[in-house]
Amino acid sequence: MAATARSTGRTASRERRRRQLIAATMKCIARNGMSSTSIGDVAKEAGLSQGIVNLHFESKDNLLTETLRHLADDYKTRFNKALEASGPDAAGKLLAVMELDLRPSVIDRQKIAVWFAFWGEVKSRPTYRRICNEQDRFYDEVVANLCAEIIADGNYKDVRAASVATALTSMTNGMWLSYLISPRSFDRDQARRAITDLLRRYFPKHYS
Amino acid sequence: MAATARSTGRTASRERRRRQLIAATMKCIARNGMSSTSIGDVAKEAGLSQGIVNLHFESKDNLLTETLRHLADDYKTRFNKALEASGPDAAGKLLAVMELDLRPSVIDRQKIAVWFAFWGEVKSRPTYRRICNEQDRFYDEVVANLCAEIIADGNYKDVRAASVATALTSMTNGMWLSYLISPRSFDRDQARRAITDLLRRYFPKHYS
Amino acid sequence: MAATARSTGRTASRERRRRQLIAATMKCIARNGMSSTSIGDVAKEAGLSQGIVNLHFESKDNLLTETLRHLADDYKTRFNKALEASGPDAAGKLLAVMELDLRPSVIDRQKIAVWFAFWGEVKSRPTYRRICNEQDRFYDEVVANLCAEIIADGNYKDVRAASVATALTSMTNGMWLSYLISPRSFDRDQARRAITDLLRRYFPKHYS
Amino acid sequence: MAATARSTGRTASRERRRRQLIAATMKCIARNGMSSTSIGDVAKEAGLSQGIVNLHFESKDNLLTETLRHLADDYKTRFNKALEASGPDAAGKLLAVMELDLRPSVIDRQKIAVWFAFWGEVKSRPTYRRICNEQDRFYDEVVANLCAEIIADGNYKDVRAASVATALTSMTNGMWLSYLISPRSFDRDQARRAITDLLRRYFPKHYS
DNA sequence: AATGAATGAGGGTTCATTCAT
DNA sequence: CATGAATGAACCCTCATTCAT
Repeated sequence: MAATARSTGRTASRERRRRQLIAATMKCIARNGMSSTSIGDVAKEAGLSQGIVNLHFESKDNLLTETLRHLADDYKTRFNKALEASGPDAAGKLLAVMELDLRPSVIDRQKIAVWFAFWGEVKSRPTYRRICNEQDRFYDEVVANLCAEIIADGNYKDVRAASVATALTSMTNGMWLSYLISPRSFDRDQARRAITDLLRRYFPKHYS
Repeated sequence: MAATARSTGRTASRERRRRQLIAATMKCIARNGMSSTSIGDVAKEAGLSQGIVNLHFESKDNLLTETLRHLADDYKTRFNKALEASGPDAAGKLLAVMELDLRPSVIDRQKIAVWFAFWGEVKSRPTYRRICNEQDRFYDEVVANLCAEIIADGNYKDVRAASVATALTSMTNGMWLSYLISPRSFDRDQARRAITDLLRRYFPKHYS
Repeated sequence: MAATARSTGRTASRERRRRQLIAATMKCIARNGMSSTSIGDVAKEAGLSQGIVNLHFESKDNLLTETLRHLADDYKTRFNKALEASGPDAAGKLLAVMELDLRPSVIDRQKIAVWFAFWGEVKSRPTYRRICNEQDRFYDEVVANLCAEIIADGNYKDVRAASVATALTSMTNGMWLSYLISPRSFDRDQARRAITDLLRRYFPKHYS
Repeated sequence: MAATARSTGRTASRERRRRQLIAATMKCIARNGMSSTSIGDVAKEAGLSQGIVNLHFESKDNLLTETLRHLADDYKTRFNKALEASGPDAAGKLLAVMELDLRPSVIDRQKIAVWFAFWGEVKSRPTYRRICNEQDRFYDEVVANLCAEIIADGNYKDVRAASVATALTSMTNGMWLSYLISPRSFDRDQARRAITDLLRRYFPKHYS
């Protein structure tokens, strides 16, 4: 049994530890906030010893950066999966992408808190900004392209792709903030309706 | 007059120092991030001595809370002014309110950074959450009421007030994030167009 | 009225303030302990402003030294009064002196606490030591002389004056400690009996 | 042997460090007084770094409490040893116990200073009071019981156990104060004589 | 790979002292 | 004489990092 657990060898073990520590980091940030999260807390949360973080990440800075990267990668993975899972038509894809941001696995109290914790430091941390930027650009581009495609397909002459795309991409982030600030009164269904209503209004032929 | 303005009268002086320290706090948070902002930095930024913050705010916690409150009050003041300045009709008011969030004095790099810095701690700080919550509720309600009024006035039978309001209030926060993450590529005009396009689409009779 | 209050003029006023501050100091030390007594506390206790102590005593050190001196003077005054009030015979004087240390005005919770607070610093503060020393010497000498006188008077051949005097002077300080540590269970009558029993045993002819 | 003594075994090491720090604390308190003893001083005295105290005691308060407890335990240990080492008869035991308080290892300049330093804070620190109280109660009870036993054994009809016990227990503390205040002029032999004279006077059959 | 004792810099806070009013 | 805002050193404590085991 022990042999099986370890069978993946050194490298895998290392990677597993890193993931474990990143998970602990997210828990701590969500629970105590970024400025109250110490390396010691993270280690305790992971059930390991003081020195472990520096052993695996060399520095706290590094751990945080890797945590953000993990968060972004995780999102991107789900994003691509949602795209693939939704058939070939642009309208379906766009809806899938928008709904992703309201899925419980994404608009999860802990994850949202961590996102905002990092955004809170973006201005003073170029590294964080770069990571966030990259993700945003990708996200915006996909949405803008899908909108353009739908417009072309539906021949919506009076719809500006940029406007719809901006509205859509902005909205979900704003919804995350609502959820962060008042999780009780946040209404996921109304949020979904706001999105679909908007899509219907701009692209009536595609979203009956 | 000048004498009055400069008057070092006891109470006036106190309030002025507090404001001065809050301004310094915002600068520091915007420049270095919340978790790297020390009381010493704030004092230095204000050109005063170490002990000054505890003298006027009793604790760092207090200073931060007051800073957030100041930020919220400042916003609310501008908000009310925008409402008053925009004539009696709901359509004009709604537009004014939406455009407020894109005015340079509001979507200012420093202020936005500070907003996000506080939002980053909202999950773990009930006091912050309460302040943000209060402001959000007020904002949402005003927008929702204006939408309802416009709908009634224009007899827009197929428009759900809640959906438009949600879309509008969410959008601006999302735009702030875009601006925070990539201030260079943020396009204020496009943002404004996204908003007006949306208003036009939902309420064509009111926004020609 | 105000004129009357001030009628004693500058010097008297100054002395009154000093006494007021010393009284406040004793209260603070008794309540919070020497190491938690700040100049600010003292000023607040006296209902005056921050700077007042340095104005009247120049430094905290000075205030404390003066407080100790006041305590010692106060004791010495009572001591001399007790001596004078008790008739001409040595036996009466000795009893009076011993009973003084158990009088409520002397073995008072606050005063005792302050005595011990200063004794706690005696080792590291030569000034305090000198003041305490002086008082002790005086006290010991008077008691020793009275004992010698009684011995001569009663022709107690087998009583060493030094031994009785040492026993007597040591006892009362020890009793103060008992009182300090467990004021509830301290029994003033038993303490008095211990003293009178001892006097009777050494000097049976004088203390029937 | 040497290896065992030096053994850096985890748990042993921890206890040793604590003892080392407590010893340093006593030195500092004796040298500089309680109110001038900082955590930094203690660490320096121990030849270790700033953070060491909080690492091993969590807080300064804790360190001080543990120091007092150590002092009390140390005394109690010597007390019990003195009792055991002095044969079965009450008279011998009582003498042993009284003389303990004058032994150089007990009436040591440093220890006495530390005792008084803590007594100086007793009024404002319930925890200190409890520890001192406990020790005092134990001490008083033992002395009172021994006196009662001797009285019964010697049939001393006119001796009140409570009076002798009170006199004896009070005396030694008062002697400690004399020693603290004027170590030069303190005469250990005279102190011993005062005690034995008193014992002889009350219990002539037992202390020839 | 993992531990946890130890370090020492830096944090928030307290406070004796100064000084303009 | 009296105030109280302001200072800045020193305090206790936290924590990222190092390192012997």
